[in-house]
Amino acid sequence: MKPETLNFFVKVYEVARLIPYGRVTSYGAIARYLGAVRSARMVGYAMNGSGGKDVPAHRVVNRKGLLTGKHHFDGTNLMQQLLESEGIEVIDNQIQNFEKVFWDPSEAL
DNA sequence: CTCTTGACTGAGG
DNA sequence: GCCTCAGCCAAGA
Repeated sequence: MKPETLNFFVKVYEVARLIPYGRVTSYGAIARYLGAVRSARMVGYAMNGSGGKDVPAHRVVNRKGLLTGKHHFDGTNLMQQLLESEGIEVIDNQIQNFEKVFWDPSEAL
């Protein structure tokens, strides 16, 4: 694995930790913020190794606000419960009022 | 080395 | 708004 790749993974974790309570963002938004627009999938892949770390992976969803990565959590509805406990309404794997809870890393600068 | 598999996205119909 | 297709790129078989 190349050093740049490791650096990329680390950055993904750092950005994920910056997500405010009760807010969410998308894989693409993080990728764009890191200058890797074409590597949104790698962001998701990186989250795959976020277990055991202080990374709120449940706050990262795809661009539609869909909880596509819920299967990577322990239970089938753990991710949804975590989001709801933060005041985010989730119905059938779909975040409600997605535009309102969406947090763009680029805007946080 | 080649082929498959995705926690993705944007464009086109 | 939904569906399909095509880029994308790292990891594993």
